[in-house]
Amino acid sequence: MKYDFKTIESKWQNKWDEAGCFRASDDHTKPKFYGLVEFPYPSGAGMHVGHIKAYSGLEVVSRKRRKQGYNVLFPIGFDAFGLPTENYAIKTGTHPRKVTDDNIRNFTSQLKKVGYSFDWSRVVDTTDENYYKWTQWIFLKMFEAGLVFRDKTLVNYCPSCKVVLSNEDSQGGKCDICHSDVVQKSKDVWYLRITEYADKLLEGLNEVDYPENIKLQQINWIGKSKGAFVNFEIKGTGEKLKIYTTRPDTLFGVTFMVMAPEHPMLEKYSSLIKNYADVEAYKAECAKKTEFERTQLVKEKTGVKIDGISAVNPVTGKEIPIYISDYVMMGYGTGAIMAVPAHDTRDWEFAKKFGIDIIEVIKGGNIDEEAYTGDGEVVNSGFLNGLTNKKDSIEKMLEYLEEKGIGEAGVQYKMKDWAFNRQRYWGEPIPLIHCENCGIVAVPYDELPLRLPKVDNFEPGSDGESPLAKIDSFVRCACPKCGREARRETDTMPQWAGSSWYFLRYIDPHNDKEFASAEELKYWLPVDWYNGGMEHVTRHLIYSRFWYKFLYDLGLVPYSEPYAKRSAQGLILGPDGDKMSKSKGNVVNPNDVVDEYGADVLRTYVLFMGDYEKAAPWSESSVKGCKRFIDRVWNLLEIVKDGDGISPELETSFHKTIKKVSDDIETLKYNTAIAALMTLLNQIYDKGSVTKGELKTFVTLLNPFAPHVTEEIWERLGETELLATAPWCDYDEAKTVEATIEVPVQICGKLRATVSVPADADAATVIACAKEDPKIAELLAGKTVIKEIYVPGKIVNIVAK
RNA sequence: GCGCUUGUGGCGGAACUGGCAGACGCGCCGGAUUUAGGAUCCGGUCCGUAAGGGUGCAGGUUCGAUUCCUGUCAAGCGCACCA
Repeated sequence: MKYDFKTIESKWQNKWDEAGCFRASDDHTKPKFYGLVEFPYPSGAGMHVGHIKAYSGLEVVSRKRRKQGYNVLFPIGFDAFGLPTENYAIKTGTHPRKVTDDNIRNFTSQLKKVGYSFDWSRVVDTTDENYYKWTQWIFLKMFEAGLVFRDKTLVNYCPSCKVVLSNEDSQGGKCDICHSDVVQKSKDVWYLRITEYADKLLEGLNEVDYPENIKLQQINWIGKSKGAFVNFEIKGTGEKLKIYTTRPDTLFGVTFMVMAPEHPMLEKYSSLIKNYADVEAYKAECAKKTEFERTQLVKEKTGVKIDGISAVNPVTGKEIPIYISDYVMMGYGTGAIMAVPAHDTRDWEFAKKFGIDIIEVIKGGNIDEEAYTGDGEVVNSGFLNGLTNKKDSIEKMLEYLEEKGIGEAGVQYKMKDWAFNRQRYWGEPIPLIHCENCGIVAVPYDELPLRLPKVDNFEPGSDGESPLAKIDSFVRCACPKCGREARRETDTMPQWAGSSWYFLRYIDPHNDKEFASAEELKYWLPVDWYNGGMEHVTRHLIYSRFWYKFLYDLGLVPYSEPYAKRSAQGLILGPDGDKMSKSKGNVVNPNDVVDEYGADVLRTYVLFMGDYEKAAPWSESSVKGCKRFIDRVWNLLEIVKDGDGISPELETSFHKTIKKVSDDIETLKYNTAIAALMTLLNQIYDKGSVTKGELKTFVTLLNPFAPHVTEEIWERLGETELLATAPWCDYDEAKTVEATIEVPVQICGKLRATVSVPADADAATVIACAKEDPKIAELLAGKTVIKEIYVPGKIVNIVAK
């Protein structure tokens, strides 16, 4: 009887739905498990096989946990604000609300067809006003706490999407949404002061179970460095130019200084600068360059020497020139540096080009050839001379600087504050009001949600203004403080806002008094296991930790870190080994796979295809292999016999497999768990029959991977309760080892024979047994045995000459 | 340039704290069944006729190395003039 997956899969999906067996329970006496997957952006293209891999991993864990008696929260939702929807809406003239609703409906039906055990009663949609009400609420809390500020600065701006982008969204000088070149633009921008949490975000990493590479990526992204701030006197003005350096030990080697072209001191002393026209021209040139061009010009240093003002090296007292150059960024440190050409590659290149002195202060390299950045003995440095340890000389210099009042120790971060606004329609309105009288005023909490007005025209303005600015009824309002006429902020929040706290809403999704109740939060938090993509490590994962830590500081959430454990799945590549993309035409649609082979096959395949954390190409014929496996499991019904127990010849195999599958699911080794089940299946077929007891154990183990076929077999074996909620299998450690084992025998490290011995035999017995083997005896004849090694249960090695 | 990761059959990948390299699956070869194809089932499949040789390459430690150490090459990902 052929396995009719279409009928059977939808049958069980309906039964699970009716039974409500995947709803998290309110029973707080049970141990809990909160498994979280990154909720999808409901795009028009529908689901991607990458989603399937991402969700199938924790799906297996969640199904296993339920069987182990945990109260499981395994939720799903939709991160639905964002540009792709809005762009599609503009193109087709459909309202983004409708586009979003259609896409969510489509995603929901696709997810249900795969048979995931999500708790569908807790779905969260970030564009739902009952959700974004709380996004705005948390934002206002941040505003109250002084974490929201407005600044006119150079920002990353995408001329094509007409939006300001955060640093995280413009990596590599490309817009993350449309991939066109990002330009620098001067604009009023709302920022969230994430840098205030830099240290907390760093320290928190010690408390969590994340893979090392994810921790490292976050550490590098935050980019904390220790160094010193040093004040250089500007000759004849009494003004100090403050710089940041990580190498105060090289201060005696400073032969010039460099300011960023945007440095404010230039304007301040414009009257003293004789070549101010040149300076202005250089500034204009830099402003025109895109981020991309700036990185392309790494090889060739450019700059202008400032004629008219100079600085004094505070330790040597020598007068040194000041330059401006775009290799110094206004956004890092103080926007000015002390240049030590002998020991910094960039300074060296600059000095060579402009003919500036290069003074060696650390021995060990050839500074005529290149900058020496290694360690060595300090020379030409007064009181530091002779020191050989970098740490010592830095310490000594810092003491000196502090004593003389020239400088002090300090830290810097690469991470920048989070540019938090978009000039677009499809996002959460920022609940702030501009009042001429009172300044920036928060929308009162009881007026939340501040709803997106319903409009017909949501195209962005050509001048980079939000579409909301055109809607008079939205913009004009009364100031909540003084009552006079005021204007609403018309920018919306960036896409990352809603996803920064969604995992908290799942805990208590229908609460209309709070974002979630303290009691529920205390029970369910932290998220026990969070799986998602590597691409979110420096964005969503940092942003959401930041929001969470802020709420923790307000006492609104119970533990200092949101995610106890994080894992990341590897990409699924196209069959050609390239990254899947529409333009390459190598995209596999999960829907087609479900239609052709069934959901169980799709789920099994994405977990079997390779190491879960590594990228692997899609292979249609391997999918067929999984199809064969599922069919062979189904066909066990044809050789099933009465009997509750496990037959003696398969007892060890079953116990081994239960142990292996149980362990492998916990360590993301889904591929070897499935392989172990395939091996056991082959052994059952070798035996020729299967008892009901054996088959029940087998389908229990396979159930988290292939829930439909196993549920159907379970029912046909006469079970009346759902397999989904039936208990997991136990194993007996003692029964996982064979009574007799095959021990390989080596002579001088080369395998020569294997012998059968009782598993508990001692070394002497096993070695004696090995020597009795005819082949071993023959090879040892006439030789002297030097050493005999027996590793219990593993190997015998005889060293002979 | 810096950081991280990975190099194992024709392919995806296994191999516990150093202990039989290639589990499991795909593909391929042979056979059975079939009018034929497909599907299914059975057997074989690292290379070499063999001795032997094999985990990117060259060394080292060890009775024994895919695993540890040193050097080197290659690929992927991330960051990138971060002072």
